[in-house]
Amino acid sequence: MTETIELKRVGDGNLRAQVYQQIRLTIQHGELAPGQKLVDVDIAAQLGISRMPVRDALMQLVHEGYLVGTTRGFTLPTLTATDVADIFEVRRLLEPRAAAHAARTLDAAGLKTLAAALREAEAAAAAGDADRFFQANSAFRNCWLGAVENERLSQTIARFADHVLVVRLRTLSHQPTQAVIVAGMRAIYEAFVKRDAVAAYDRMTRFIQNAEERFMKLSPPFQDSNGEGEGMSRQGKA
Amino acid sequence: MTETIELKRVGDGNLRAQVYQQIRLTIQHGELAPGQKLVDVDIAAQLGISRMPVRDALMQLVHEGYLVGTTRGFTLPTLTATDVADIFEVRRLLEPRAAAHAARTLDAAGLKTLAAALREAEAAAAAGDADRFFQANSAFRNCWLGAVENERLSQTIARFADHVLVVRLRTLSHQPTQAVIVAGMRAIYEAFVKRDAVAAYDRMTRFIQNAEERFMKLSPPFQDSNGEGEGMSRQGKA
DNA sequence: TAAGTTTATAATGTATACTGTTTGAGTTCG
DNA sequence: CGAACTCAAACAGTATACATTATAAACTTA
Repeated sequence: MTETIELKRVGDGNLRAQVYQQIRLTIQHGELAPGQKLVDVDIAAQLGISRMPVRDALMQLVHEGYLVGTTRGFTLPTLTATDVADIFEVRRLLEPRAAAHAARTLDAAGLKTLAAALREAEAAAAAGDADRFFQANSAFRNCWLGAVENERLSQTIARFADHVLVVRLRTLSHQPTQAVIVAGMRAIYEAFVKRDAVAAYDRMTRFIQNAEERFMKLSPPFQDSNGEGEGMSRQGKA
Repeated sequence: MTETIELKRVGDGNLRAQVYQQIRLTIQHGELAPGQKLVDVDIAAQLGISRMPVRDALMQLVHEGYLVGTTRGFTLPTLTATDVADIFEVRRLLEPRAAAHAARTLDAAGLKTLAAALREAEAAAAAGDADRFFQANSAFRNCWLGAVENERLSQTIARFADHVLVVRLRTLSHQPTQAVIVAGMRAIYEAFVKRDAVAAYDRMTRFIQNAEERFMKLSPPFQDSNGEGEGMSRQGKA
């Protein structure tokens, strides 16, 4: 058991930051089984370092909502329908405004990156490649979010988006949903190209609404046909 | 030399949580000099525990934006004008909606608490007691925020509000500002009493705008690039 | 005297060891 | 056959010791 997730140190600064980055990327890429537990001593042994930096990184991820810390190892949170609704409410409040910012501040290079991500998403949707679609989606979002000059705004958005992203990989394999999302991305992209902040605001609003609607309709944990018997355990909040 | 801040352990759970709570309260109460540095080993010695729980608490506070961690001790962040503007932008997006929520969900006990905090704020303003005014303000905010059923929303708001609160103690000694704030609190309170979500939304919007305006106008460190230069700042009273 | 360089120190970063608590399996008793 | 108790393993919490690094002070030199 315990197929150890592959982790390698990325050259940034101190060990804690490296480990944090690695684990977060692992989570964002969906390379972590829902019930899998992350144990500091195991990860430390795999990386050839001590427990402490790993423990620090795990606790930071807990504070940011990426993980939950139980008495028996760290693991992914299982979001309830209420959790997802709460997250989407915050996103609805923040992302349209941020998109309006990006419409003003995106430069040519950013627009080019967005165009590439959009094409990639379309190609992935056409090919039915959910994982590739997922990646293109993240690239698109990270790009325009990076152009937002209010760092606290963009970081808050990124965090909340990541939280639902954890569970989202499964819903993104639904092809009609992919079509809806691609259409929304294109609409937003065109608003960016025109530097139309109002259009960006409105289209992002619609985009989030659509995303939430699709999400709630398709998410397996909430109307589960899969006999995993997971239940709706409310885990650590705070 | 550096007068050590008084810290005592509060009986919650593990040591890290206790220390975290204590330091956060110390920050929120403004009992921390702007340049004062928090050193884990000192606090640990004062509490009679080891470095690690203190270090964990300090790092958590850094992750949440309450502190900044340098290589030479943890200290309060010095917010630039841009920082403050960014924080207020996020608050403008979140708090009106949260107030609308609270207008629906506040119960009689909550309204009573709000009324008491409001009276306290008025009394403090009349007496010119900035510290008491500050406390009443926090009590008011914590009360209605506690009624918001979206935990992530309320926690995000609380965090960002705390960030500017750190610097705000100075501006709150300005009596005309106190009058403006009290008027805003009363307007919001009345919307809560009437359970009028729309009015709560609108009045909270105005309240935040006023708060930001006053904040930027009065804060000494920020008079850099933004040449305001209008004659409405009645600074002569005090 | 002022600027640049060195050194000392104070603080965090990291490692290892120990403790306490929870969990789950195995066993015994009803 | 099932429920409760015991015990051992596993993992987070805490403590102490060592390493590293950046800052500030001291010192040298032009």
